[in-house]
Amino acid sequence: MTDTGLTLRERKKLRTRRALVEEALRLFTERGFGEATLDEVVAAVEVSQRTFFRYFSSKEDVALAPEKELWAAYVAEMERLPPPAEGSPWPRFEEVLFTAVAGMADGWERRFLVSRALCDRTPALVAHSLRHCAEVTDRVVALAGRRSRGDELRIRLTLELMLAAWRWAVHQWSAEAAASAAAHGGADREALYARMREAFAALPGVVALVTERG
Amino acid sequence: MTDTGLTLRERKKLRTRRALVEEALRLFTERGFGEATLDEVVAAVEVSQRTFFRYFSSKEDVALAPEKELWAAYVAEMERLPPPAEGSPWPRFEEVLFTAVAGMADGWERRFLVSRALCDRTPALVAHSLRHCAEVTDRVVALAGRRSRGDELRIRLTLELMLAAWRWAVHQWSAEAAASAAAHGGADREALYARMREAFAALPGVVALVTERG
DNA sequence: CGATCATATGCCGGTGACTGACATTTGTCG
DNA sequence: CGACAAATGTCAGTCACCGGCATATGATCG
Repeated sequence: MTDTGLTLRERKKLRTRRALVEEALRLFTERGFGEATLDEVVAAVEVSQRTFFRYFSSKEDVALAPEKELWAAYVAEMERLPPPAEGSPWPRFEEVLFTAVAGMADGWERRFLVSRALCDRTPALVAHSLRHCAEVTDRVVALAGRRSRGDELRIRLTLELMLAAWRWAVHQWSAEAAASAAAHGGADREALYARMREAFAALPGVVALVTERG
Repeated sequence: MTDTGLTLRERKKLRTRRALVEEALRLFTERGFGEATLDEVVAAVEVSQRTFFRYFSSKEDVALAPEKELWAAYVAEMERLPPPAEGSPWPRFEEVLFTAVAGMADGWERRFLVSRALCDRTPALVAHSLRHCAEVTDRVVALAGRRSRGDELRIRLTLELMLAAWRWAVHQWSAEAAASAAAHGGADREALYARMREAFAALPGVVALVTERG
């Protein structure tokens, strides 16, 4: 699981990148995203500002690193998915999401949770988070549309519906973790799964509200 | 329809605000959102930068003014909606959106279209647009949740589904307008309605993809 | 009509995110 | 070890944005 088979250079880069994320999350959480300055972050990691911007495209970018990691895994999973049987409904977006979460490295849930907490009190982060999610959506729709031609709209709507459920699940999970933070560590991947199942279970119920039109 | 009944001060303020939006949209479109500078905008309107920031909270804010206008109308419409009959499904989010669009001032569709075109080639604007949409979602869910207690998740999912359809409709409309821009003016509210109907008609079809689970 | 007051605006200086150009260090590999 | 490439640092500059304070300009009332 560790960085075996990597050249020294690559190991160093990985270390720097991780240190930047770690320190950024710590400082942003301690002093607030808007208050903490980038200079403080790079000073803590002993790296120049210029270097920071070679790793991350913006201050927001580093704060959302855990989230981007997840979506990268999600898209990767999507891309190497075998074509589904003809006529069967297109990929279960939700299942792929479970897979992606399950595949994340150890300790990811902690960083992700911190990032989410930050997001909840920082409008600028919400904006960037949603945009990235939208970009992922576009890519996945393009992928899916390649198979089921002419169905892009339905596919997009289905995916966005699932993503809305995902966001709700994460939000609940985050709130729950914050509440029980005093008790134990708080970040629990199983708890996230539970929330996801709960949210996805509500999807068919949406049908009722959509179709019941008097 | 004009600004009758307004004090001179208020009329002046309205003029300045409109001029700022108009000039901003023009300059951003001409030279690009990232390239055009705020100084150019305020110079064109002959206003100080400080004044600009008393009207708009950011560079992005002014570029998305038409969209914010619409969502403000949407929320306002929602707030003064009579409580629906007991047991009936909660508000038709889509119908309220039609109403809101219909209620916009003359020439709004032109500004909105320009703003959308800008959005399509400016990631920073996408981010802000999505965030604002999310904030509106939160407010509406809070409103709706007040009546149908315990159903917040289903309401939220339904609303977000509708919003996804709305975004698709707008995107199609924008593309269509861009294509036919050479021919005539391009901005046509009826065409937008058509796209909205088309998108909303696809909503029940999403059900199929969600419930068909093998 | 003019005095007075509230509000809108302008000016100034500062901060902090981000960038391009160029010099310097540091792994890599023959 | 020596040459090459990749990573990092330095520096100066741009631009969005904000607080504080002075100024101007409608509103209001005697």
